[in-house]
Amino acid sequence: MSTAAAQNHPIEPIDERQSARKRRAILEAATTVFLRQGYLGTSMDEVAALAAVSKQTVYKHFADKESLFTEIVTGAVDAVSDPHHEDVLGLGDSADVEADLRALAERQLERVMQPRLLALRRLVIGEAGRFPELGRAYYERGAGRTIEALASAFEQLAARGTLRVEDPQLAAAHFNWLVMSIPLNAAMLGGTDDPATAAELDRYADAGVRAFVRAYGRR
Amino acid sequence: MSTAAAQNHPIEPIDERQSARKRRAILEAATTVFLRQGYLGTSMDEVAALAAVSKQTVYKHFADKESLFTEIVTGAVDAVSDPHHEDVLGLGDSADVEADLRALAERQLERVMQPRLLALRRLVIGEAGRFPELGRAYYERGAGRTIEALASAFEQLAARGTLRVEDPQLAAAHFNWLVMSIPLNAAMLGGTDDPATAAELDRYADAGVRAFVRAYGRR
Amino acid sequence: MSTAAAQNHPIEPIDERQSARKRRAILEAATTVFLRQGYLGTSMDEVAALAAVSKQTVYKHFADKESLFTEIVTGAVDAVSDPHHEDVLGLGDSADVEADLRALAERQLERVMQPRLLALRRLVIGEAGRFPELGRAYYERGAGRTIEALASAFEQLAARGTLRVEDPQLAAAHFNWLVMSIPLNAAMLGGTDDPATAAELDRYADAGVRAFVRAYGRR
Amino acid sequence: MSTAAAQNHPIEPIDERQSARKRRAILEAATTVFLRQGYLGTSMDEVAALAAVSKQTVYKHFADKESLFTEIVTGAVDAVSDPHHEDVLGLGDSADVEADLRALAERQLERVMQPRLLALRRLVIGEAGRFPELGRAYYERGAGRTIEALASAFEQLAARGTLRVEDPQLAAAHFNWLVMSIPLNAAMLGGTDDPATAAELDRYADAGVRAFVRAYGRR
DNA sequence: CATGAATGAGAATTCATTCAT
DNA sequence: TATGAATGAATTCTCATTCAT
Repeated sequence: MSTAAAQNHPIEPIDERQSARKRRAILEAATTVFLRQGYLGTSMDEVAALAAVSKQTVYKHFADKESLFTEIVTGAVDAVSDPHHEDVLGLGDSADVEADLRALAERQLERVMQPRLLALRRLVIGEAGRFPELGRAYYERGAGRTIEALASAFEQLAARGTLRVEDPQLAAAHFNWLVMSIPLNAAMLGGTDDPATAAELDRYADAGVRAFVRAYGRR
Repeated sequence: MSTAAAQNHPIEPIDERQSARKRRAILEAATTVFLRQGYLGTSMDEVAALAAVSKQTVYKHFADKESLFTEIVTGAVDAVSDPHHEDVLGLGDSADVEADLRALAERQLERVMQPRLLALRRLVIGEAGRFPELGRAYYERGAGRTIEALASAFEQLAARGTLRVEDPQLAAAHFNWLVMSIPLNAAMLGGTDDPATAAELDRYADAGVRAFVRAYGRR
Repeated sequence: MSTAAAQNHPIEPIDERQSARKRRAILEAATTVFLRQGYLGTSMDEVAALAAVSKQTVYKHFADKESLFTEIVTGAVDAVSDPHHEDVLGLGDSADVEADLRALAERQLERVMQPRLLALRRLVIGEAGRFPELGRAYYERGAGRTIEALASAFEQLAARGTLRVEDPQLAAAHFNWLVMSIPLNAAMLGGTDDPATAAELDRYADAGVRAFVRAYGRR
Repeated sequence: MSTAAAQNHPIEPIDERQSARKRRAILEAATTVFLRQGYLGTSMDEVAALAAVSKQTVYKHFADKESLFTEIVTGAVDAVSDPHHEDVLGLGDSADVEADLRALAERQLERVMQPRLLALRRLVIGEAGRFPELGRAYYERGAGRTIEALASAFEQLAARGTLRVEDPQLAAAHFNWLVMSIPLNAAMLGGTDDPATAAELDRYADAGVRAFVRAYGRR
């Protein structure tokens, strides 16, 4: 377990590597436990045990349970939000807008419907009363940012006449939820079992895009 | 055990009324506390205190915390689900379908966005890991049943040429979420404060209906 | 349940019969529960429920749990002890002493090894710390009295030259335990399962008597 | 988890000694309390207090009350059973068998009649319903093993003509209980007070041996 | 007189956090 | 710096006994 420490790199400060490693182990363990059992259902003992670290070490790295929790959750939110945001920004202006939207929607659903991310969403929703800022952060960095980016993309497409959009924010939100609502809401309430298959997700994405294009496409 | 008492007073045993009153008080108190603090965050002591009842009495009426919780939640789900289902079934065949849908959507949003119901939804989502059946029940009696009813209404409207619908289930789901997703998802993650105003809700309803009609209306 | 009360015998005081019936029901229920679960493991609620009587009624008849317990146990001890004592006293002076002793031993074992009596013995032993008088009473009315009676019988047999006994008390005790010890001690420690069969018990009785006769018989 | 600590101090980690000390203190305290008050009558608070240890520490060492109890009891059984078993095995073949048996019986009674062991026996009997395996273990490692060993000794003595034994198991059991039954059964039921004196015990042992020799000796 | 409720305490077990080593 | 122990309170649930209806 600590044999690496015995390798004695003469220059590198070993303890910092050690410490960082432990920190990562704690974060990973805590994520697992929090996602599975919720905030109150998680004990610091469990986290320490799963991280193979003493409880004191946990407290050395994180002031208290609350700090650990918020750090975990905000970190997870960012890790998930950023790549998707990239995708949305990449919404280019190819000839076939519907195909682009379809590709975007499929990637989005695939990402959002990962079990771990679903669990995170459930966690944040469940703790919205205790940690309101977390919920807001989740919304803003997730759906909020996505819709923002979509809106500006749609605005340009409207300017070029490719879409017929009066209120780009609204259109973007409609797009977002036409694509995601069906499987996402089912997953929120459906326990952990029988997640939707990739094929099903693609069908939801395509159907959402088709409806969006009928509603907001030219003519 | 209490039959002897009933034989003496053939009319009505007083204690049963008392008992029923206490039971209701417990349920009400428990609902309040569970919705505010979640399952683990709620203590039976708190429930008993708020119900102005001894802990023993709580345990006489409900075997344990879990039973109390599930009874609370399923009861609340039903109380909320039924009236809305009535509304959907009343989707008549007036001349102006869009106006009908708009009225339905407005009523639906108004109902679904009640703070207490939002809290219930957050609670059920948050405890979906611990109580998967509750999540399923919530979905089936809520969105599931609504969409089902909408689908059969849309099917008839399509047959009459009022709507252009290939897959009624899908169209129903799209309608449902076009109307509800924006405020509902914001509320799920947004903490308890600044609920949407009635006017905002109407606007979301109307906008959702408009988009739906553009996507699924004739021509 | 209380239909008997409605029969209205004009003379008899109905309530006394009722009351006595309930008292018996309580005693019976309490016996069952105490034997199965021990003193601390028994709750007055359970007793009342099994007796189909309210808890208040239990307390009307028995001052407290302790009184109920001691009454139960001393009653059970007596119920069991008396008939056996009769048997021992009946130890006549037939020609074949060994046959008489064998018959006595078989009857004794059969009686003592009843599951309910074994449970009582375990109960009394287990609670000997909490209720020392119960243990003493059990011993005196059980083994003590039996040995006493046997001793005086043996004394007479010795006087007549049928047995060779210096210390009748000691011989009586040896007889008693030669017959009972093997199955009784096994039963005390052996849980509730696989009680000895009647045939096995007879064999133990006979073997005990044979050894006794070899040790204390003439010559 | 504590391997890292062990790498620093190659000799001996101090905490393990500490931990072992505390563990022993807990076991000792628990033994005392369990023997005095029984399983249900013992509270973990009491155990922790008597061990001068926090409740947490008790629970770190023993998963729950049941584990602690069974560990206590099986440990005590073994501690007591083993030395006596040695004695029985040492039953040599000196010239004077009766003297050997007498010595054995005296030692056996002295051991078995220790107050602490009597309390243990009462405890195990009283909890035979709740912990049947404990009762079985007690019997097998105690009387069962003793009788087994005696039987094989008696078999050899019979082969040499020193004893007249048809069924060695039976003879061994008769020996065992002729020696022990009188004081042991009295002690089981007699509360904790007035234990038999050493002299009395010797008399019971001698008398039992004498009866046994008359019953099973040559001629 | 009997039923349901209340009382008030105590059980086992767990937890977040802090000392001491 | 990191480990085991301690702390001190909280949680669920149960109990013997007593009121109030």
